[in-house]
Amino acid sequence: MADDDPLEDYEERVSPFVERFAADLTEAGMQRMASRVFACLLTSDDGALTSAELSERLQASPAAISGAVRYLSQVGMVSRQRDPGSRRERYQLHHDVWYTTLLNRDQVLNRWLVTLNAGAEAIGTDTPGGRRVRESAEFLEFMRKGLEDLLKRWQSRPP
Amino acid sequence: MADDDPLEDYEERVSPFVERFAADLTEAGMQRMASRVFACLLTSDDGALTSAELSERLQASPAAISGAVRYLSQVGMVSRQRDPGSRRERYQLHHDVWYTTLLNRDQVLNRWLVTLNAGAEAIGTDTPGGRRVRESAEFLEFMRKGLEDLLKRWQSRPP
DNA sequence: CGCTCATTTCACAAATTTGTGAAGTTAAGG
DNA sequence: CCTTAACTTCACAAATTTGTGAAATGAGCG
Repeated sequence: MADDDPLEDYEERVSPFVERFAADLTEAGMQRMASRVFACLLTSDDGALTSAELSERLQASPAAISGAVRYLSQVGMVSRQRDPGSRRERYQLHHDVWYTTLLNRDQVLNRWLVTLNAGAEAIGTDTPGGRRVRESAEFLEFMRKGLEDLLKRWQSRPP
Repeated sequence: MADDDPLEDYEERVSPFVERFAADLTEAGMQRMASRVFACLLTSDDGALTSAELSERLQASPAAISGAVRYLSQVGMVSRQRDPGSRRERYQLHHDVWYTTLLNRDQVLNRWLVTLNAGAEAIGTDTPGGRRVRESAEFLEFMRKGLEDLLKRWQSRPP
């Protein structure tokens, strides 16, 4: 039998998932509150909630929500919208959050590649260490390109 | 003109790369000292150094090195070897560090998938939130599989 | 033009992470 | 066995991160 009270329903069925998935994300390096906010948005009807709603569901202060959203906004996972004629803000998951997030991953890889290639140069590829650094760059470039292709393939996948 | 003193050479040419790449890794979520140790090993002749060598190059205490190596060993990036007849231990980068590290990444993705699929079930795919969670899992499964294929392709690449 | 409410910023306390020196452990070498 | 070198563990101090309440900001509404 389904539960009719939305908040109670959240606590019983949704919250366990939110907290567990947030833990997964945190373990992988994301800030704790940002992980919780992201996971919570993921489970919402429109992929969007107000600060007050997040605050209630996550039992966290508005300040904490604000900080988390600022971070998620900076890394392009969430956009802030204003219901016209309201002073409430809605924090909306980017439509293709996962897709765009992995695109960002690609950029991170690119920074690594710059560092590695410059490093190989500085150390000198006439040394074993320099060569290992160069080979690392080659492997990561292979993966970066592959990731890029994968993302393209996802975009043009049959519906 | 090349520098003949190994340590001086390290400080001038190698250390800047080690510190910068370690910073890249740390930013991506790896422990700071573990990042430094990993980057340092990457630049070494054999991909292996003793605790004393790491300690000197990184200007860190043996205790810090020990902790970092324990972590790197746990996540399978470094193996500890014993030169027979010596009481020194060598911390050796796994031959295909990058490859195996990305394989681990695959495992992380798998954990996420378990969480997401269980979550979709619990929330109910008759709700928008549940569906969004399910779709997240589908996307990540696509990427996981693609990553797996990519790694296979790397292994069987022409030399 | 204020008034008011939603959000942000700030200062701070709590919790966590990080690295160190010192003591402890283990194993090679006499 | 006993010494000693090499690493690990432990207890703690420093630094960083995290989240809170309270004050400040600013956008809509009258």
